[in-house]
Amino acid sequence: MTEEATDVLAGRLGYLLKHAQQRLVQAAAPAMAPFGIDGRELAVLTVVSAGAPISQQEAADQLRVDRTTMVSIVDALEVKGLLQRRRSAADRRKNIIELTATGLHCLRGAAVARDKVDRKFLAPLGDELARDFIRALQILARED
Amino acid sequence: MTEEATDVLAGRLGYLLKHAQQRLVQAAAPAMAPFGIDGRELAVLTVVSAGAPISQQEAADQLRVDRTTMVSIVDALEVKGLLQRRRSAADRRKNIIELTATGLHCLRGAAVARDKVDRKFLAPLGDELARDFIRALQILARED
DNA sequence: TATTGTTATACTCTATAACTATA
DNA sequence: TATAGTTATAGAGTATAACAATA
Repeated sequence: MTEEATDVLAGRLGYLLKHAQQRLVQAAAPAMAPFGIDGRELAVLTVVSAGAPISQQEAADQLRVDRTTMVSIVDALEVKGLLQRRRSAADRRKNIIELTATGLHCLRGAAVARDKVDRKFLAPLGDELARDFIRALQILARED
Repeated sequence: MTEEATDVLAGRLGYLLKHAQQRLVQAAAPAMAPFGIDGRELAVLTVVSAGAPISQQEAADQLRVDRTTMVSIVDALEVKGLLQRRRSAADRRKNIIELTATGLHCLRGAAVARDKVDRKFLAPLGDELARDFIRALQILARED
């Protein structure tokens, strides 16, 4: 690539954000592979384990994915034995989703692997710029 | 969303990066619409206008998209009359892609609109953090 | 009537394989 | 043999619409 063109692109926020995200996805995939899950599935395991029991819909809202997408993800996690559906006694329309023992074990391992990927990804920034970057992302990813 | 869950997610780099990118795409779409192009097409017009004449392949390399994807984008831009294909005299396998007068006009308008979107998107960060954010992205988006 | 989960469907983006013409 | 462009095709990822069960 010419330097001229690189400069043009370097100034484009959309290009930078898209490709930074793609690079992280590519770095994360091989780290997740040994655990048999991908980043999206790890995110679901994470929110399921975070606090009080939640339904598929609540998990979907938290991760900002469509509820039909959540059906697919939960299907996959249930097939792998990492997660269970259970009808809510309080509201029988809802599926409460819960980690299995295997799922908890998987989550713990995968979370460690993922943290390592994140740190390695951010390493070129140095500590201070990495902190600024995360802080900026937290502001920018927030719904208005 | 519970604060508990928000905290869990706030620490996840992948979640933040993905959703920040999605928010920018959503903000950019309506700004590009009056010009009849999307962000990906603007990127192609930008690299085509940047310096020396380039081929489809070179444009694809610079934008890190597949050459088959570039065919579709160039098709669309040519149909809209914003861009022209021309066989390279030096290497008749190559299509040199060039802006039309309409394409140049479109690029200028869309680039201004896009810059406005970018600035508005980054505004919540303040000047200093926004500069740090761009600097971090330039490091992270770089191929190793 | 509204909500939750589900299915079927479609659309976008992207990538792979195979073809052609050129080198 | 290798490269540039093209086409056909397929795979993610996501979203919309319609339905059943439940509130």
